[in-house]
Amino acid sequence: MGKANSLSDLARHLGLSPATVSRALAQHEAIARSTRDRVARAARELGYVPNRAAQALASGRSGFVGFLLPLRGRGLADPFLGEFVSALTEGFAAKDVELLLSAVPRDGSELRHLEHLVTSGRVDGIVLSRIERDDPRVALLRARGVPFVAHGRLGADETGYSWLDTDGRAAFAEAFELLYTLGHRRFGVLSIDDPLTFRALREDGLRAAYAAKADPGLSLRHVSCARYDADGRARAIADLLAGPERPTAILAIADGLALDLMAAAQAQGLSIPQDLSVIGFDNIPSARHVTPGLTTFDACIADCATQLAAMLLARIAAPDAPHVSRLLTPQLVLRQSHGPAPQA
Amino acid sequence: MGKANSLSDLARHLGLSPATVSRALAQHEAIARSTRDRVARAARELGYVPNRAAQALASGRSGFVGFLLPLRGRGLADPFLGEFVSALTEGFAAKDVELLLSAVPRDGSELRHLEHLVTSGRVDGIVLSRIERDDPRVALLRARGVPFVAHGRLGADETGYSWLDTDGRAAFAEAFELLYTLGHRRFGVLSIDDPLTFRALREDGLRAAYAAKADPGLSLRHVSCARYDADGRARAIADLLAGPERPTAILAIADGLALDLMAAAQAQGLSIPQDLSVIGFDNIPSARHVTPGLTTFDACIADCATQLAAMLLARIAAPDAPHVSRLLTPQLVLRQSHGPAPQA
DNA sequence: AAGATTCATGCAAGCGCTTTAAAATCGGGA
DNA sequence: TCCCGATTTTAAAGCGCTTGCATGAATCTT
Repeated sequence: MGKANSLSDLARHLGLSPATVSRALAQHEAIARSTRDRVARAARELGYVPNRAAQALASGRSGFVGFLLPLRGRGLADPFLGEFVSALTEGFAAKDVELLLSAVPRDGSELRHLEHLVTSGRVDGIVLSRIERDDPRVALLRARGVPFVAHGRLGADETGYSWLDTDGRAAFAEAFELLYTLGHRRFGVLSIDDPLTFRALREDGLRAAYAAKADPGLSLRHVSCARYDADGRARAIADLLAGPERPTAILAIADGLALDLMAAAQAQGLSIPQDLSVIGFDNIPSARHVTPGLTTFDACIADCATQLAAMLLARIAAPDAPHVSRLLTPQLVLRQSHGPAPQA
Repeated sequence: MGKANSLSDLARHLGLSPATVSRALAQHEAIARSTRDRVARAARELGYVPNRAAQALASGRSGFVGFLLPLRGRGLADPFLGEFVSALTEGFAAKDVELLLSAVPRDGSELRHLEHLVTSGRVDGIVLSRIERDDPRVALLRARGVPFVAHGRLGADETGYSWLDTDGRAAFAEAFELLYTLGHRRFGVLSIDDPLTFRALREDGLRAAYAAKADPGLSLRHVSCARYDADGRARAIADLLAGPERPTAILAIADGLALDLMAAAQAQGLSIPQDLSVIGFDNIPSARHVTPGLTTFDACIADCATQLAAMLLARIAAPDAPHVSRLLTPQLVLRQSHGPAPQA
């Protein structure tokens, strides 16, 4: 059993032309089924594996899909990155497409890097995450006609591109309702300064539910901090917990903040949930391990990634098909960090 | 300002031949510096970006490096995967190399997949992680002459390939010493069944330190469980904690196990560290968040990944250079899960 | 001033595949 | 028997780049 290192080796071995072999391997209808089988068997026996670069050059499709790594705020890595890229990769694997991870160079612009990535032909499509308000990356890819899917949405504009998001608005409204029902009236939000849309949507959900009560006894204290600034975060948390009029129920925009908040509250002698209820968002592993367990929404990252992969594959296959968008409802995971409002 | 979509466009624009332009862009010494600059400027102005597939086909180098995603034990994702691939990607980015994530198809063999990956020319090198005893992937890549680096080592064979590992042997010896000094005499190890070498090395370290004491008052209870079997794990932990002669100090092969162990111990009324000391390995984020905080070794995954990236780039650049190996000493992170042995 | 050396650039042949358009083959009705 | 349409296969032209070798210009020897 020899080795076939190229299509023409294989073709010669079979007494066929390279053209036929190429089509046979690609399961073209035009090639007789019997020939297709014969070619497939020979390829297997001779250990023939097509050269991806040659395929890409000739066909114009690279067989890769790109994902831009979020620029790391040095140290604070996204706790879900592993799960996300894992699920993405698996989602693409079925169609023999691979995920290309690309990091924006230290000093470079993310937008330029993205443009470079697509014009170099390295990828057939892009997965975009951490979408900001009016994200320029979306605009770029749209203008260039590059297939892409967004994990999150633009805020203002929800059509003309394919996106998938978890419904943070509904989630925060739900959390508010739960706490309101438990008797809480003094609320707090712990948020971040980023222009990321998920932040605004979650805050919106809370505010809308809050406003809908039209309850004069309600109050809402809102603080936010820069995402990667430990000091700023500590200050924000201190502000949130300061004074006798401090909130009895706090929603944190993300679990990381919620955990820091819990630690700070406990350090200043508050018990959770007796004195303070806390609800987060994401359900990171630590949420289960802290004491008390953090009540939070499950972001089901792996599901999102799997669906995003399928959506992108569909777009690549049919770039002119209408755009799809999906809104997933995150499930509230009830643990021990929330409870009835303390008696005044 | 027109657009140059191919090398020959650019060459025509400059009044040079494609060959010269190609060499100029690659900073060949043979091309006059002035020409190189002129070409570089024109490329920038015309927005020229080389086609990666064409480069790969012509040069035989793809500009990609592969990483096989660990087969997911459905649900239990590697908590460090995100950090690891992030740091790898960044490490490669400097040399304009990108990381290709590849998942073994559900029903396929990992080895065949790896072979396919390298013979398809998609990657110039491979990063291997979770090395097993006599890992066949190492043998395959060695035989094929594909540049690769291993995160971990084979156990028996530590030469003839490039690896980087954290010294689990030394770490577990150190942990033993610490606990011995604190008065502990009844020890336990909570381990896994995998043939992964890091497991054996850590156990070795403990056993060697244990044996070196030659202390007849010492005892060691060893239990292990399948990696992804929740029931088996619970049973193993129950065994470890059973009876009045149960260990007063337990080393867990990984933090995930340590956390489960702590929860189980606390559930059965033991206090940590008063009744039981626990030390883990990895320093996952949750280790900081549990109560009491878990004393553990920091695996400094990001550092490992950065160094692995550099090592692999070096191997690709000089495939015949001698192999390098690095043994990093993990730092013990002292938290509250260990303490003096309880008075008998 | 002619040959020997550098230095800078160009020619042309591929890399291994896909794909358009055209050719060969075949069965069967007239 | 011959021709037609349907079916199956092939020839050949790239895809956009790299690179070994050759060439021409410029500099240096003696």
